[in-house]
Amino acid sequence: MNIFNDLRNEVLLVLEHMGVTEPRLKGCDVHAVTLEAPRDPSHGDFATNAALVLAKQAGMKPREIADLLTASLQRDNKFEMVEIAGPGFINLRLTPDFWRKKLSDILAEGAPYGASGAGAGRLVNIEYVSANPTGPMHVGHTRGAVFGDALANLMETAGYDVCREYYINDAGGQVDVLAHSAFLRYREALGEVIGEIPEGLYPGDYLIPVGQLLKSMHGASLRDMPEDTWLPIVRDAALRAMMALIREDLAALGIQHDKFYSERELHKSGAIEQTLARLESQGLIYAGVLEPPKGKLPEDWEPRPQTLFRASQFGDDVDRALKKSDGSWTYFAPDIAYHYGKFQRGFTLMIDVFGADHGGYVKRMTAAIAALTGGKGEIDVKICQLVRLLRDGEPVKMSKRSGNFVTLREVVDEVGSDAVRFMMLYRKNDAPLDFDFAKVTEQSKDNPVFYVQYAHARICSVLRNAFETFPGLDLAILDAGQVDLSFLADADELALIRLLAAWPRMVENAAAAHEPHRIAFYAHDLASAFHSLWNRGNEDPELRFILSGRKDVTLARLALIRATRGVIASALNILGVKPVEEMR
RNA sequence: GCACCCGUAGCUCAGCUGGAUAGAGCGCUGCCCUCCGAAGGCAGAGGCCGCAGGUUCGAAUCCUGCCGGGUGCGCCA
Repeated sequence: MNIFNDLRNEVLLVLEHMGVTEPRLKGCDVHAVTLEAPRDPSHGDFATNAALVLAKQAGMKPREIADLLTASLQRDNKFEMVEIAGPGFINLRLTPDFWRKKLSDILAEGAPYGASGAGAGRLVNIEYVSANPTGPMHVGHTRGAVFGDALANLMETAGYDVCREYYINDAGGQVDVLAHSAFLRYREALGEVIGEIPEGLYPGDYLIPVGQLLKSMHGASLRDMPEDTWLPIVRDAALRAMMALIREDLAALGIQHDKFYSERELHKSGAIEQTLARLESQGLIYAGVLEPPKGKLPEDWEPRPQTLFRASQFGDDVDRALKKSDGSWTYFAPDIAYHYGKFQRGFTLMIDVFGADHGGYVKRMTAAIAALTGGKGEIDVKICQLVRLLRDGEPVKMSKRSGNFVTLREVVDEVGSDAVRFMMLYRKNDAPLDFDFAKVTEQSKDNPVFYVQYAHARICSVLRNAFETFPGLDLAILDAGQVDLSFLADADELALIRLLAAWPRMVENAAAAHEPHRIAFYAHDLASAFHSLWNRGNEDPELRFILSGRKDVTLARLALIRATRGVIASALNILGVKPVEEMR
């Protein structure tokens, strides 16, 4: 129930009827006809550009169409006002009764209100986090993790069939480094003095338990094996331990993936060869030599023949290497196979959530998907820009050396999952973000997390108080439509209903745009509208939600704020933030 | 040198995929609690939407070219 769609359809229907008597309007393309809420409320609740858009193709003046359309719409008694404005907009205002009915519908629908079938069950694969399994997650991973998770929630709410996926990079060189690092810890566990961890290995303490585990499982037996025997054993043990660590970190943020996809398994499956054979058959693979990169030339650069993919035929800047000069795969080749595999699993829409350093990846993967699926597969790579950590306004220094980075866990433990999640989502993904430890825990309106939570808690507080004023009050009658809503007559009360009525469209649009931050801003707007209404009760006691002498009026107002609470809760749930009933 | 992202109030940022007179928070000025949570609210001041062209009924939004900032740029993932 998206009110914008509903009303737009009504306008289109009226236009169709008009076509019967006005041949010039018959068969016009109406896709550009929109129905939106004007910025200025004095222009009404909605405005349509129909007359402006159709004027040219119908060969009529906008005004002419607007007159006809207005005359027809005026016959519908749910419109309180239909008028032509500006260059040919038609402004519509619905009656207060219509809005009260809307509120009643919202309450009747309950918690699912805002959920939508717009996604039509389309299979969507959202790949996010995919941090290298070489250690605990650091703060740099946090934004992408939260973004991907909220986007998944959002798209599920909008009716998509979402798979939350994690690609485990367990086949690259870094997992061998991990294995060697763990092996060192194993020798340490056996009693050797290992001293300083050599440069190039992972120095973090988190590998110490892995060394101990290896000792308890294998005793000293690994030590005397040749490397190519112990390495797979140590590697697999370390990988399992690292993935367990990562899952714990994600759990602290309330994140759980549906599928963990192993790159190593992909290699074993033969999918890479199959996928590349497919490209080969399309004539998109050749042996060639790439131009040296412009700008800073790598020290050891020399031209070498490689197996290349004709990415430039599909919008990329240059062709991309699939094999290294030694004949092994580049990271790109298995990635292509992995994504093509997603398509074969039925995901016609694939969303990858990556960090800022993967910007160069977008074009080549888009090109590969276009080539392999003939345009049937759609990929959207969401790049999350950097997060700058601030403490008391000063940037937090992070050194890459000696594992001295801020971990995801440290941040979550300090400020809580809710604050982390909300702040990470209160910004477009493609804009850099400042994260100030002091601000996100502050209890004031400067802190949007608090502000929205506070609105929810305040409403809960009013509902609790209502029970004291009217003992035995049964809130179920609010949802059952047994309350006379005609007591809601104040302009701000009706404005709040309109904002609530916009929620389903908000969900649909944000989902279609893959932009969860819109939900965070909407929640903030809604909280603001509520706080404002609350405070009017300070100036005029007649506008308070609870009027001890007027149970009928009170019930109507409780209905309004109860619906508001429900929508705030829904928005917070999409963001993965817990709506709290009390602030302490 | 090339690609991608960003440029909107003094600061931090929204702007519903092209709509009407440009929006919020912070900061500044002045107000509102014997009263449901003032942990909040109201009002005011503050803008060539980086610059210049173009597309059209209409541009902060789309296109082109500049300027400024960020990120990345052979076989690392």
